[in-house]
Amino acid sequence: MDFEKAFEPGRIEERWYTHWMKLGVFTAHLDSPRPPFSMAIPPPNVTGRLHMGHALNNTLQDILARWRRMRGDDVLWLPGTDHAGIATQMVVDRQLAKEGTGREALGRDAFVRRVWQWKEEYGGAIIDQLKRLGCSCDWTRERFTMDPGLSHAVREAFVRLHEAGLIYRDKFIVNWCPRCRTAISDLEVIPQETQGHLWTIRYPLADGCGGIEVATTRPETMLGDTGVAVHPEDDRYRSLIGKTVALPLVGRALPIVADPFVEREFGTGAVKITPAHDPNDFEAARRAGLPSLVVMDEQGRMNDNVPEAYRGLDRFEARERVVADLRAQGVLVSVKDHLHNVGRCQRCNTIIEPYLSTQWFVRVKPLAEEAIRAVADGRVRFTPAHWVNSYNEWMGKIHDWCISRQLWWGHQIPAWHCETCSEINVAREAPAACRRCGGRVLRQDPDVLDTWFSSALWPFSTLGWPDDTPDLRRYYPTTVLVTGFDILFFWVCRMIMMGLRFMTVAPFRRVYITGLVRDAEGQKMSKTRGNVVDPLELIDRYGADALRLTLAAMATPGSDLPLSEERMVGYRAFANKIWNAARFVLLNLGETRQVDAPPPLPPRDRLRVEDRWILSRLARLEGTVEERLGDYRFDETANALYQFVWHEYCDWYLEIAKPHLLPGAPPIEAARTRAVLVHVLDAVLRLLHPVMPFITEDLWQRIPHRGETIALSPYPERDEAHIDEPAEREVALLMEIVVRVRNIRAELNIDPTRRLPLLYHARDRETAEMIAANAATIATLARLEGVRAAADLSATGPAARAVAQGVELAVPLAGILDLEAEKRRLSREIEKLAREREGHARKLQNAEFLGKARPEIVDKARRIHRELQEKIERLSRTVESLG
RNA sequence: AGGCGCGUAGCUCAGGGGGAGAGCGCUACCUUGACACGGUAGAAGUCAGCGGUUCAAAUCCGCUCGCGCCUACCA
Repeated sequence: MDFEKAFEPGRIEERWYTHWMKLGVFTAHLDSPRPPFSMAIPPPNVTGRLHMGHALNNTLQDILARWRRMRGDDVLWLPGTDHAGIATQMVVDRQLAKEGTGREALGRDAFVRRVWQWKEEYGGAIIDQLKRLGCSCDWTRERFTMDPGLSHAVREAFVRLHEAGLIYRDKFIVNWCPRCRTAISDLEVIPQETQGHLWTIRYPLADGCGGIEVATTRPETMLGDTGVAVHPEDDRYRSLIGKTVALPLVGRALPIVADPFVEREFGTGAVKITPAHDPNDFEAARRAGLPSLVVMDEQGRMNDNVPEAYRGLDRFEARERVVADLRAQGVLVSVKDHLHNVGRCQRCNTIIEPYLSTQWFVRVKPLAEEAIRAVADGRVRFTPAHWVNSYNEWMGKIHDWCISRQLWWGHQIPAWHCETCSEINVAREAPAACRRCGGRVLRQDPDVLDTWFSSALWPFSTLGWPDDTPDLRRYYPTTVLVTGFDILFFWVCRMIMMGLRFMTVAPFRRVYITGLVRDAEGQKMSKTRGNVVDPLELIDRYGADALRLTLAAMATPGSDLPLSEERMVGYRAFANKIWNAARFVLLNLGETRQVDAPPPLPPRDRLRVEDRWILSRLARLEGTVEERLGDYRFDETANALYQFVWHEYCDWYLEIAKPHLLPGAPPIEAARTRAVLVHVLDAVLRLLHPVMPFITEDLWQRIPHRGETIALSPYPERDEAHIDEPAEREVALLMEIVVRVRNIRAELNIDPTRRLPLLYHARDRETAEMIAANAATIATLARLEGVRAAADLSATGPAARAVAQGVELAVPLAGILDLEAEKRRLSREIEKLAREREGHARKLQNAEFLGKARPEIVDKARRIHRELQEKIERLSRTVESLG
């Protein structure tokens, strides 16, 4: 068997992934008698490359999927990608630009074909990257949001919502990106604190008697003003309400209206009303019955509704011109620096223009109400639970969702405009004739739907909805959704609303919200900072298993994950540690390797205490993993496994086992030891498999057995029969004795190769016999020449002394003992113990503690105090005897 | 402006009413037949501050300070 000294992840990963695919390990079984466990992947953008966020949430999902699969559940982890409207369109736009052409030149149909072509060619990249991570998705059910089936679902959902009056088309103020030339939703606008200006302008009253001053951060919008508003109870302006001002530069007459939305303290307390370019003004204008005037085109240039001097100017050029002209006319009262939030496009960072246009909307209130109830009554649970607050807050004050986008790539809105009578025909398929006038010239609405509209349907559209398919019946609702908080509102909220609406049941029972992967300094990863870590590079350097373990170990609910290279190095070392532990065990299996079953575990009465100890510890680990994973505590699961493998199995059990495998050891002892070693190794590999699938498969394949893959082997469960408290106590004592002796060695600078004698004195015979029975083990671990009982340790002459759980220890060091060093060592030890003792002593002197604390707490305090006391006394006597 | 979260060893973080923990780093020693991606031993903390509840607070409750994040229509 080739068994390299160091684990080399690159050599095995692809091989085992292919193996799993060949066996169909990841495919769900519709006809399985086992309970289903299902998850829908948060579909990454087709344009995407795997980033740390993906790596994290897909690692966690894969841990759940593999774990439940090994436990025997029928697991469906459904993968796929999102068509990502704007993002994808932009990628192809850029490509065309490079070729010296553009979307417009190509025309819509050719452009859309071109995007599909791009998708076929490059769209699969992220899928391959998920495979490299080891994701055990059911690839036979891979979906894309623009698949025919999903597109069908989108149309169906749209039509049904429209029929129910929950989708409408209206002229409304929306967030407009002049660069993307489309409307976007509120969520796609990123507010950014910006140092700007506040301009105060004087609008003269039409009757010539004075004027009113208004303040604005966007002076160019004044060209679209249709009124001025003041607070109805503002004494400064009360008398002006109802009067008219003349709009500077334009001359238009504007009425002064009263509206309580005006903040009297801000600016001058009077607001210019630009209904077509400001959401508040839009609402205020509606209330006051003021008209709207759009003064920009879709690229953010001033249109024909403004005086000739400004037409065609970009909005920022127009701003300068307007300000200059106002100043020239003497109506610019003041300019002040002003810090405020400016909305920018999530995609291209362009400053968003509120813009009046005709769009499609979802009336979300009724959907949100049910969605809030579903979370309130526990039909959907959040982990961590505090996210419910954010969820409720957002859902509570949600406003209508603008779902139309002026793009070409996406689901075109299933509405057909009649050229004859302008009737809008919303239908599942293109109608032959207008339902109102029978006209035959129909033109489909050019807009497409917000990408998140189709994503909102993902948990059921992927399973065949609106058809009543077996997949849908079996796997909906999904068990859990694992995703980042950044798309809580974009996606999670909307899925809950749509799931409840169309399936009556929420799309998942639990939402696990991951933290954010940050860099080692805790900074958010971003291209501009240049601190983005590429998970694929980490896989290349450290292996997918190490990356997964790192992410799992750091995934404490509710906190972000500062990813440091050092940490990864540590977990790669862990992979190497298991590798070598397995190497040791398997190379020691010798001739038994020929067989297709591992050596059977000997009956209990043939096991030694260390065997019963490690089996007991293993059983506890199995219980912990079961419980912690069930609570989505990936971090504690990972830590428990790490701790057990490294610090119990390797540090102690393997070391205790070694002498039994030596050539001269009794064969029966060797057989017993091998059996336990392999048994625990096998269990540990299976326990670790969900977290570290590749290395565990590779090692498990080297253990003799009949299974085809560890991925389908049963997950180890806690076996009560293996819990053995006496064995745990005994080994704890052995361990402490060994550590005491090693400490003496290290502190007194004794040659590590030198074999020392050890004398001990135990109070009771049972303990003494136990130590005697394990003398060889102790001797090996502590490098002793012998371990002997002594009735009285005070007569041994110069010796280093220690106490382990009440057992007195002496290492005779005639001739080599540095008395002063020993005194220093003991004194330090005594000081430490005394400090501990004081705490307990104080408690035990407190009558209220004795009276009110739970009895077992008091007993424990007594016991600890007594032990500390004894130890201190013994060590003190030793110090005295040293003079 | 509201809401949420965080402040524990040099660093990054677990823990969460009853003897302060891990990983990395650090110090000393060790190439011992699985592993130097290793071993052994060790040093290191007013658990942000102040008050309260309790027999007992790092842990629960208030307030303060510091740091993040999210939401919001102050032009």
